Amino acid sequence: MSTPEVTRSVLGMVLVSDIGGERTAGRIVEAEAYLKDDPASHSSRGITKRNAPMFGPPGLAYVYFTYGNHWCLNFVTAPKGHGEAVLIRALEPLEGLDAMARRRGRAAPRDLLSGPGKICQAMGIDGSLNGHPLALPPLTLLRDRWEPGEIAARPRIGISQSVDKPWRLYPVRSREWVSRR
DNA sequence: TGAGTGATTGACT
DNA sequence: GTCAATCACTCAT
Repeated sequence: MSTPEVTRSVLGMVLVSDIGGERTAGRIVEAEAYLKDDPASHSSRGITKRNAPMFGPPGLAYVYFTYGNHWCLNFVTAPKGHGEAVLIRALEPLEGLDAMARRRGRAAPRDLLSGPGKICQAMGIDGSLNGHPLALPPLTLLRDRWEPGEIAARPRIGISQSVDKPWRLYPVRSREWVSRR
């Protein structure tokens, strides 16, 4: 499965975090693909200490620190050595709303998980989970019967290279939970 | 060794 | 709409 296909397939999956004794969960409703030979991808200029998990194997979390303030969560998608991943941009909150609101310092459900930095803050995700296998606690991925329906493909957000590629995907029915509405 | 940029967010005008 | 927060990395001295 190609990375854009994986991006589509993670929409609707449930991300569960059990960090600091607090269980939080949300449904993935927005994701972006980052490929090898993609100038917008951290992997395009080779392996570094920060991006090493991005080069596989698939199923790992790639968690990086950006703008001096924020953590961002990715899922590694491609075989070892390729350097491809899916950036998780927004979730619909399902469980642990109170814990997420406390970590975020604001209560509005639509402001808990509607952005990559917000997800990590609300769910307690930081660099200690870089390279973590998503099959294991405290950060796991579940599939349930939810159907995404029609999926919108748009240019990715916050980049200056390859801005024409429509690799930001979200279910049309989940638009209220998506970042930068 | 140092300036510039960045897969962001929130406060402010 | 503007801008600061302030870290990892790239690229140019």
